[in-house]
Amino acid sequence: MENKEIARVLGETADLMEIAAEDGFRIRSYRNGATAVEGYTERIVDILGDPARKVTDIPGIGKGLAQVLREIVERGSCERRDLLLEKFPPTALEFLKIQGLGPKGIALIFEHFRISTIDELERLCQEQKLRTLPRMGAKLEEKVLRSIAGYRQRSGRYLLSYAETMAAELIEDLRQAPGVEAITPAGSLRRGRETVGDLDLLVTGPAATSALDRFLANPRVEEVLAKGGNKASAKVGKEGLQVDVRALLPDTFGAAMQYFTGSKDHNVAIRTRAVKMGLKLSEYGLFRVEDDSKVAGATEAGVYEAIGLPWIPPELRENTGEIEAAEEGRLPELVELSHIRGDLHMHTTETDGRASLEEMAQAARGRGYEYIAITDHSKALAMANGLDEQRAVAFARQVREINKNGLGIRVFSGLECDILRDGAMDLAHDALAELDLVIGSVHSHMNMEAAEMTDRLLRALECPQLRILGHPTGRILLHRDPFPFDFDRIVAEAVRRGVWLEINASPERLDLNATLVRTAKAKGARFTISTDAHHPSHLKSMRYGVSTARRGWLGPADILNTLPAAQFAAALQTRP
DNA sequence: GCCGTTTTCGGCCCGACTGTTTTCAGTCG
Repeated sequence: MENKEIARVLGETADLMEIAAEDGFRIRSYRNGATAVEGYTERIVDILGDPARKVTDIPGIGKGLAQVLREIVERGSCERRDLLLEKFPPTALEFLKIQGLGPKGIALIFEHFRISTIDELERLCQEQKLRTLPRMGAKLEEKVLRSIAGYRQRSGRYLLSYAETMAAELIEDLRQAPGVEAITPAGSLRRGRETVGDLDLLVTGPAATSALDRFLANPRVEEVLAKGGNKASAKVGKEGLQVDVRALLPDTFGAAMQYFTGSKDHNVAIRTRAVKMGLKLSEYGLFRVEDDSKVAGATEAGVYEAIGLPWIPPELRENTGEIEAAEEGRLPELVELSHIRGDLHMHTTETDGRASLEEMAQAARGRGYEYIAITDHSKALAMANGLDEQRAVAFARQVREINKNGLGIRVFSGLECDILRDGAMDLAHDALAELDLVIGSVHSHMNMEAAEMTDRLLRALECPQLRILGHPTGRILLHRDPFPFDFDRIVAEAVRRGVWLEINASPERLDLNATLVRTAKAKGARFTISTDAHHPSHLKSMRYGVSTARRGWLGPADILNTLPAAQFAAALQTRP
C-alpha cells in the first residue's frame, strides 16, 4: 500500500469524524497525520516492516496514529473508520463535496431524513424539505441543487495526473507480459487534456493478446466490464476509472494510435480529408477506396504523410486550426519540458509549504533547473501564516545572503501576494519593491460579478511591482469553476503593463487553461509555467503545465522561464 | 490525538462571509 492511499484513508476517517462531531483537535491530528504520511519520502509500509524503525519518528505520528497506520496497512481500514461507517452511509463522504453542506449540515440531514444518495438529496431540495431544518433555507436549497448539477457533470472525469499515474502503473505491469513490444496510452491522456474520462491503452507485439489477461489479473482491477479477443475493459482503482486495453497487430498500430488519440473532431476532419483524396481511414489503416489496398497504418507519421500532412503533435489535435496549419507548414514549435530552466512559484514552511527553502532549492537543482523563485503567501492568508511587510523584507534580505554563499542554484526572492477584495495588494508597495518577483493572486471573494472582478484585477495590475498574475481564473478542477471576468480586457492590460500570465501547473488547477492561453497569446501575452509546489515532490507537476502550454500552441519563446538565469533576471528588470 | 513540557497536562494557526437568524452557527479558505 502506497503512502498516498494510506493518507486517503486517514483523511476519510477525519471527514467521518467531523460529521460525527468528534473532538476537533483529534480530527486535526488525523488530518496532520494524513499530510505527514502523504509527504513522507519513504514508504510507511517499509518502515512498519522494519523492526529497527519507528513510525512515531515521523512528526505528527504518535502512539495512537501508529496503531491506526498498522491497521490500515494490514486491512485497508481502521476500527474508528469502521464504526463510523456503520453509523453513516458511505455516501456521507460524497455529500461533503457538495458546496454549502458541511459536516454539521450533513449530520443534521441524516438525523432527520433517511437518505443515502445524491439523488435523494436532490429530491429533498426540490421538494423544499431542506428548509424545514434549523438554519437551512431556500438559498441553501438552491445552492445545493446547483452544486449537485456541477458534481454530476464532473463525476466520471479524473485529473490528468491521476490518469497518468494509473496508466504508468498499468503499463509497467503489462511490460512484463511476454511477447509485448509496445504499449502506449491514447485518448485525452495522450492529448494532455486536464481531465480524462477513460483510459485507452494500446498494446502490440507477437503476443499482445496475452496482455489482456494480464491486465484483468491486475490487483487494481475492481470490476471486469468486457473481455474479447482484441479488447479488455475494466473499472480500475477505488475511483472506478474505466480502462480499455486493445491488442493490435504491428501493421495497424499507427492507424490505431491516430484513431484512438482523437479528438473526435480532429479525426472527423482528417477522415474527411482522406475521403477527398480517394482514401478511407479507420483504426485499421489508411486504404485506397478503389481497390481497398493499404496505403499506411504501421506508424502514425505514415498515416499523416499519406494524406499530405506532417505529423501533428497530439496536444494540438482538437480541430481548432491545426490541420490548416499543418497543411501550410506553419505548425508551431512547441515548448518542451526540457526547455524549462526554472520554477517561479513555490511555498515553504514559512507559510503553508511542507519543506524548507533549502530543501526546495535542492529538489529544483536535482531537476536540473538554473533558478527558482520562492513565493510564499502574504498576510491576508492568515491560516497559512502569510508574510507581513516586515517578514517579506527580512526574507528578501535573507535570500540576498543565501545567493552570496550559493546553493548551487540561483534563488529569487518572491511573494505570492493576495489581491484583496478591492484590488489592492495585500502588502505595501515599498515592501514589495524589496522582492525580486511579485505574483498577484486571488484567493478570496471569488463569487463576485464579472464587472466587479474585472475592476478588481485591473486595479491589481496597476501595482508597479506586480510581475505575474497567478492562477488567473481561480478554478480548481472538478471542484470549483473559474470566476468570471472580462478576460480580453485583463489580458490587454497585462500586455500593456508587462505583466506575465501564469500557467499554474498544479494538476488541480492548470490555470490558465489551453483555450485561454491561446487567446492570450494572440493578444501578445507572455507566460510563465510554475508548479505552485508546496512540497519537493510537487515540482514534477511541471510537465502538466507544459502540456497545457502546448495545447495552447506556445513555444519556448512565449515562456519566460525558458530563459537562462541571467536573461531571466534581466527580464525581471525590464518593463515596457 | 500530538506535542512539549513549568514533564503527564494543557494548548493546539484564524478571519470573514453567508444565510439564517433576531445574535450567530456553519462553511470556506
